[in-house]
Amino acid sequence: MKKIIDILTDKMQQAFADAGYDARLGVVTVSDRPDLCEYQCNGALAAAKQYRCAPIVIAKAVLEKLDASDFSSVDIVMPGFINLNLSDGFLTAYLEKMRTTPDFGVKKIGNGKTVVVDYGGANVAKPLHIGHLRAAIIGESLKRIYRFLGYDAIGDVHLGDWGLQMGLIITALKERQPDLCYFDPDYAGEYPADPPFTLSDLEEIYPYASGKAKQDDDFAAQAHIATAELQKGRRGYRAIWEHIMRVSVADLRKNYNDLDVHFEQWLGESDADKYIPDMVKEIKAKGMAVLSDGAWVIPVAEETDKKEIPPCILLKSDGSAIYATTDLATIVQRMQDWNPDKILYVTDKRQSLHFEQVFRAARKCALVRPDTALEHVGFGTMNGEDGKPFKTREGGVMRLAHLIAEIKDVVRGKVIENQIAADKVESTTAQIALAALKYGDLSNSPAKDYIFDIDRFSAFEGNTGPYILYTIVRIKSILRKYGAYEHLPIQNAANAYARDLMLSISRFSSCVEFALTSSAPNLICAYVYELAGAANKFYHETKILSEPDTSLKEGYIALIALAKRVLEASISLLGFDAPEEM
RNA sequence: GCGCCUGUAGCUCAGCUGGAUAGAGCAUCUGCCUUCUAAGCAGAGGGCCAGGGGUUCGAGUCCCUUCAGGCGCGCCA
Repeated sequence: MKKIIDILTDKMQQAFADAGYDARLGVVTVSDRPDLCEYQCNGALAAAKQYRCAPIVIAKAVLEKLDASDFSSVDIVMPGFINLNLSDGFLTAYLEKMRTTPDFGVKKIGNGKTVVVDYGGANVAKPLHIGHLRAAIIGESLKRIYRFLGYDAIGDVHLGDWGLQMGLIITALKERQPDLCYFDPDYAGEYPADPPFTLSDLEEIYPYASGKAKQDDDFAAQAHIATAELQKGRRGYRAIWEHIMRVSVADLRKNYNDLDVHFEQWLGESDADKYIPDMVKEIKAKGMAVLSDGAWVIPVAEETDKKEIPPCILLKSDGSAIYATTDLATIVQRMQDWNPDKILYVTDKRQSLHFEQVFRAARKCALVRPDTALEHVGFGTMNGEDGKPFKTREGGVMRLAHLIAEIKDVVRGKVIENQIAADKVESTTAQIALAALKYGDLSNSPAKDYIFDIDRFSAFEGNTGPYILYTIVRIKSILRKYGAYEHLPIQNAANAYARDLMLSISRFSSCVEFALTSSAPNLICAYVYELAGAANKFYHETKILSEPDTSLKEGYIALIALAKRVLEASISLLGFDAPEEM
């Protein structure tokens, strides 16, 4: 199903061509003056210079050729704007087709292509904290958008389970419990099935080890050695590593689940390990790597660079892997297993240079097909009210679980106040809190740092997730009272509010497509807010259930039912959903 | 030092390939619940789009420059 904007652009471009002008000038856009018209074309203005002719003359010539059958009015306004309003018949038929076509007839531009979305990045042995929040929320949304538009989207959590952090934990553990059999190089027996630590032990050990390594060079050196030995397959370390994974991953799964974030693949840096030797051999054989200060590196600088791009380190001087190595090997694994057309990395934007290096190296060494797209969606930092990186009131790192609990506490009071059935209070509270959190994050441009103000996220007036949910809940309430409505067709707009709502609904597909090509879920937030606003205005100005004219009433119901479905589809792309009551 | 990002209302942010009067929310002030959920709706005030040049019929948007802030620059991730 074509987008309205494309239908109009096609007509207008035909008219430009028929009038003897460049067809590309006939681009139609949503009007930025809704008081004047619904859609506009500024092509005549752009054409003026090219054809040395007053824009108004061009506009008039184009208008003569325009197939105006789907418009209620086409006006030319000085100096040469072409203002368009849709006919009732066209708009109504378009919405009726949306209503009766699966997924509202959006064009499946993915066409079965495969995209890998890498958006977890959680480190094992560390609790999820708010630093992981943006990757999870933005990545999940992007994945859903890709999938909705016809891509085979594979989400991979890509756990941080293989780097120096593991060596740090092993070293700290050895310091505390040196007698454990895991540290005895001569030990040949079975290792115990139960881990020598609990989850909370782990969560305490990592910050300790990380801090100690910064002050204690000897400790840091031991950690590096332990990392290298783990990667070489030392039995005891491998056994500890497996304990860490089991304890930690179970907890991570639960946390992501609470966020309604779901990965198709639970792979990590460690899974790329087995691809490293062959990959390194191949890259060396191709002559793409050179020795530099004892390390093997892949030069990736290009002539056109404005600054010097340092080479991509393939192997450290001690022979062990570094994050670029595992990232490259992960590309090998993904190409081998899924042959994706695109790989999307959702990480902190501070890693952009790293990904630039890795992408260049991957291309240079032909680890990907020439037409495989590699994209880094870098997001900004979440700062506290003071504009500095977010901390708890005590100054520590805020755990995700605590954050969610705080928001829930505020929501719960409001839910109880609205006399929601007792057995629904917790689930409703969770849904609303998640909507508040995700919408609050996603409504910002991904690349920008933003202020994370817990009080603002817990208040629900205005442009917030709960506002969107509230809109849906009110519509649901009416539909429940009305009864069966699924068969009712869309009717011509009965008033200006209905028309605005119809126009908003009709823009759904172009908005989703735009969000995908821009890798920007905030565009969906902007759309859903506009749509919810139109729905609330219509709701406020129109008495729906008490409307005496049956036919009119059926039209109202059909319209709000479609609005509800589009709202639900939109928030599903953002990664949350609406309760029945709130 | 070099490079990247950011600078829009008191605060937090939009602004889609340059277009007609720069938009929301919060906060402040004013109306609207005997009627479908007031977590809502309607309205008011609030702006030299960081400063300065340029390109263009036309610039928040493109180019240059200055200032301010953030971040990054080979063996951490």
